[in-house]
Amino acid sequence: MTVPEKPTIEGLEPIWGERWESAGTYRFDRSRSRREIYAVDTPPPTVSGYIHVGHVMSYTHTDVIARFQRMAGKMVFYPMGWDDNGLPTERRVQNHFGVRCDPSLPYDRDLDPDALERPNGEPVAVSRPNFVELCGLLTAEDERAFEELFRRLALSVDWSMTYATIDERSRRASQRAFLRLLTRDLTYQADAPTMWDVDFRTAVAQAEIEDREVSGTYHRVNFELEAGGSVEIETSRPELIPACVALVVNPEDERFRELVGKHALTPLFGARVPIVAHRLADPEKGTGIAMICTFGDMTDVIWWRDHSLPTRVVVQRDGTIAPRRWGQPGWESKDVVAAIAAQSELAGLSTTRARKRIAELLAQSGHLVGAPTPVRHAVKFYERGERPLEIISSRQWFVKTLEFREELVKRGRELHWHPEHMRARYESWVEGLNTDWCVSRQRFFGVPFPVWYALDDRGEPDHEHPLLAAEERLPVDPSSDVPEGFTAEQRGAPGGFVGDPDVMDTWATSSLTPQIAGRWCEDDDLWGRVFPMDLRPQGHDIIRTWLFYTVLKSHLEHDSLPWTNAAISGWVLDPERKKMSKSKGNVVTPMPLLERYGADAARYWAASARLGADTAFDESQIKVGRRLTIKVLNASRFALSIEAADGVVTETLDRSMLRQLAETIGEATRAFTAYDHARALEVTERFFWSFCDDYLELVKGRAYGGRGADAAASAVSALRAALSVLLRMFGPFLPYVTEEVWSWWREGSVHLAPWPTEAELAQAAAGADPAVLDVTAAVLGEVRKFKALNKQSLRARAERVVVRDKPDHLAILEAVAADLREAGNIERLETIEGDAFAVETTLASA
RNA sequence: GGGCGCGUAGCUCAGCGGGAGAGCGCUUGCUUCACACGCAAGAGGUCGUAGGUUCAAAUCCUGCCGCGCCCACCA
Repeated sequence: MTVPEKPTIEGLEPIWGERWESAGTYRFDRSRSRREIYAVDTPPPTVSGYIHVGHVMSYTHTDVIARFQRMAGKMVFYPMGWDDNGLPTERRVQNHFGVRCDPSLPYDRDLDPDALERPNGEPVAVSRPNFVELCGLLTAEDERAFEELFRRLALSVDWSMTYATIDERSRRASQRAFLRLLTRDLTYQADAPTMWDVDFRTAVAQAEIEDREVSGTYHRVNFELEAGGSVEIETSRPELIPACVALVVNPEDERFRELVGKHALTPLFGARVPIVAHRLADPEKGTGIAMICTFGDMTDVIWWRDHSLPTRVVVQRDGTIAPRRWGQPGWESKDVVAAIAAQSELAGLSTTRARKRIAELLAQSGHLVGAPTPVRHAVKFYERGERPLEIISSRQWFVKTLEFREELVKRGRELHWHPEHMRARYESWVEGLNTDWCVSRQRFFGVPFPVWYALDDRGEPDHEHPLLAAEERLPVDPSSDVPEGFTAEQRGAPGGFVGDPDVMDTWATSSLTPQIAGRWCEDDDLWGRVFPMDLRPQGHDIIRTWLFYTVLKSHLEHDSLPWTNAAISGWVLDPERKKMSKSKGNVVTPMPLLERYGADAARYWAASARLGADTAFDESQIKVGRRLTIKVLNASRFALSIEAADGVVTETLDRSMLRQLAETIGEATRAFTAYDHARALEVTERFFWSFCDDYLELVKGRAYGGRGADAAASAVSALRAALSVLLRMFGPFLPYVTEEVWSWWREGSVHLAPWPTEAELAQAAAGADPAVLDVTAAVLGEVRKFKALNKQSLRARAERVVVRDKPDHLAILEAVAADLREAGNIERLETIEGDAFAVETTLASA
């Protein structure tokens, strides 16, 4: 045993970080059976995003659970992944290298990003595979920053199993999953109205949409009826009047009943539109009669579909108003000249500018009723977008989702949620789904669809019969690879082929993290041992995306849940309880905190937060963690530095302490088993402080030999038994300091030691009374209080202490009198029977 | 509009049917031989609010107020 003179927590982290790595402490041993394995579906962090304290919290939660399971006897499968897909990376690469992606270009094997010619500073067009390579260069740096943090935090992951969502295996898994869904008709292609971001110029899915409150303007507009007379509608989007294809009223609405089936004329454009009835029309809103445009919102799409209305699109993919097409088929007007004139006024304008312009035109023509009124209303945005979403018809890939809603709700009920109430979010999301999952994106950095389309004689693609890549060829990039039976020269030529230009939604890949990490279809042996996994840890903000899509994919592909437990961490809010965000400038970065207080201290703070609970960031809690860490070090030094032979635990006080400890083990184990790590920490910590403040003080003198060798041996044995247990109980929370202390006197890693059980203390603690320690500590406390109130040192000698208490308590004091007198420096200890507990202390005169 | 969660000491949070708690902060002491990155003591709360159930309610039920979030609507 080698116990340092002045133990310190400084410098422990690099030492143990390296030893764990070289010893393979957290290596996954795949020879273990499924029942012995605990598999974690680790969240791959978005590496191009910023690192904040929230990462420390949620990843610590996962690690604490993993470490408990490992000590409890499970072989933990705990890989790390990096999510490098997505728009943020794409944007950074464009700016950093001065390039733009052109999927029609062939791959350039010799592209040197540093030697690109950029005449006039224009971005250089590169092929998709080249663009993806450049993304890889940048994300590699980001990954290093995260890995540095996670290693410092002592996440007990097996770093040899790390994956990235853009790496070859992930692309292969994504494409394989897609092809398998396609052959089972669970994914399909459709030319349909979809939510569309006009800045990113891509379709987006329902899950990526958020509402934002913005300013708008209501315009009351007059529509002339074909049969004479007119009706008024109210709209916040008058620029869509040229896209109006019908008016709609509620079938129950008496006011408009006789209008149904008649026709109206759109103002300025003179298009003849029917008045239809639909239950979704709300008599309470606006004037009770609304215009149906192609397309203003998702309700328009429903009306349009249910009434088989024509399509008249005026908003283009870049968000501007389309040029005039009046007079052409589908664009009939009572007054084509006027319609063309009006359209010319709007063509090319953004929707916001077109809105202002058409309001002027409506006012001039007398169709605007009253003045436009400003309102605040919620509008749908792409979560990363800056302008409201439009609904645009385009060809997209969809995964069937709507028809599985009930089954997916059932899956959600099979899953063990921690905390339980997070299931409600999942259910309300699933029940509110209104479209299938749009998985195609008109972007570049991502996993391409492994399909091509044959071109007919006129060079038109045949979307009905895509040419699929064979699974053995995956991953493929259809912009560079050639479908079977064709040659590279036939790309784009009539009778030849084209590749699908789109990439998949990043969630299409992320939803396969169990399959990627478990090497689905690539390593059947591993897959059989880890799937379905045991744990999905994640934040509540991505229940509707990551969690939902993973459940969906697993349900469709494997007819099972992907995991049995979901542990949902809360958010770390700023001290004002606001969400941390880069734009608010209130983001707390974790590395400086780790450097100041140590990783164990930061982990202590993180683990103190319960699952699902949002926590306001409070640096003082990390300081508490640092105190605890140092305390563990010093208390351990004390327990181990006493030169006394081990012996048998015989003393009442020692046995009482061990009995309390045994109960603490039970509580902590139950808490951990119920995924309540915060409680496990709390009970362990509570015991530990009382162990230090009361028990250590009480046995100090005896341990030093004040009452002979046997009494000392009892104390020393009890101290060491308790220390062994406490180090293991703190192990999941404070991996560095516990490992350090463990190394002073034990072989191997504390993190591979068995989780303590009540049974291992059974012999020493059998029949012991847990109350002994409390009764004794209460008396000691009273004596200390008396000294403190008299401004004396706690070591000050007490001439006489009289305890009044119930007979059973006095019997306890009798048994521990020697320890108590030593700890309190008490000359004479006397007892009197009485109902009310009281202690009378007489100090020695100075 | 529907749903979920939360409102307990100045702060961060436990407790969830029978004593109102912890840590931080504050005040006052103590150089005690593991630790001054320490130890001890003290002050501090009508447990959001109004009812109800109960012998007993911070804890269960109902209404209301406030905060946060999720979903839906958004003419």
